[in-house]
Amino acid sequence: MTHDDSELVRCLSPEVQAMMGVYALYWKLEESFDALEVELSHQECHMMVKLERPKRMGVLAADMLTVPSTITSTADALEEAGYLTRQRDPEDRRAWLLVLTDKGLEMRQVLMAEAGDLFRRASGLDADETAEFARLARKIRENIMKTGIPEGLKK
Amino acid sequence: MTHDDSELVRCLSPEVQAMMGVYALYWKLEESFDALEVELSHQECHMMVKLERPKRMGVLAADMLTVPSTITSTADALEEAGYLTRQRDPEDRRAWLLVLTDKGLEMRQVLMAEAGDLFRRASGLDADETAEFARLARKIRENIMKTGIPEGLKK
DNA sequence: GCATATACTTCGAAAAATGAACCATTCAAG
DNA sequence: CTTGAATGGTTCATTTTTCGAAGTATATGC
Repeated sequence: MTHDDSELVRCLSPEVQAMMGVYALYWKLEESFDALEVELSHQECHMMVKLERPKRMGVLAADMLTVPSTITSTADALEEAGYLTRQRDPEDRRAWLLVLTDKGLEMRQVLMAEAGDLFRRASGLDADETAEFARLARKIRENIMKTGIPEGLKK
Repeated sequence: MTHDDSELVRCLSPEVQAMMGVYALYWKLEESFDALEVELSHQECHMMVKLERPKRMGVLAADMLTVPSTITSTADALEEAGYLTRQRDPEDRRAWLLVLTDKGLEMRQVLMAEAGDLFRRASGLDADETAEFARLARKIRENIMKTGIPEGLKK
């Protein structure tokens, strides 16, 4: 990383600067998950993270930008490993809800904790800055969750 | 996303809150790239983004958390499509530098612009908040770039 | 020089993602 | 009700992507 580069970045729009930071952080997180010697595949990690609460497989497919058959096999693996169970959705007996087991919740905790640690290690922000970044990040996330998944946008 | 959820998030450490926002934004970006009808594969998009300047393939492998042979084939595809060229690194004639062509720079611009637009659409932040988020994101990215790349792979 | 290490490539094997056909359940219309 | 179309998930064969071991060329240390 040269001086040039950070000068260059400064010329971009704030929105692009923001996304570049997000991009860098996310890749660090991936690296961190990889290093974490855990028997979860990439996709399985993502599913664990996305399962902040029980979700239908179809919803998860939209969340994870993939197709139902991929969700089936990822869920199979996580169920096999004891991280989640399938429960019929009482509202629609065709659908399954994927529900984390205790073991699954625990693993999710590990992943979240790792994400937090990573932020501390990688960001270089002090406590005040971290709090401010967190506030904005929370706001952004709420906005994304609210505006949600554009149905039918699936490829 | 219900009220419950945002309450729950508020209980987590600022660092975890921060990473959750980053995670949400990044996945929106991926979705956005997928929707962008462009003949680039996932991996090819990432390589374009990471090529903010010419880089050795080995460095790129570290950046992209993959092995050299994968970089070779992704680079082959992008070279084939006219987005980049290989140039011998004058400092070490074993190594190649991947250099974006004009067409490549243009495509990278498109991707960056899309990232910026996405931030505008998805974040729900006003101009001041965006500026503040951008400032912190820039700081974080600089820190990651500085401390980031392990080993002597920097170049 | 010679041995060893590094940077990338090749290519066959393994893993992951996809899509079409399929089963079960729901929904809507008659 | 009954029937036909739609939806949620699964299966499995195919395609795509990734990996890793062996190979080529250049560099480095002794």
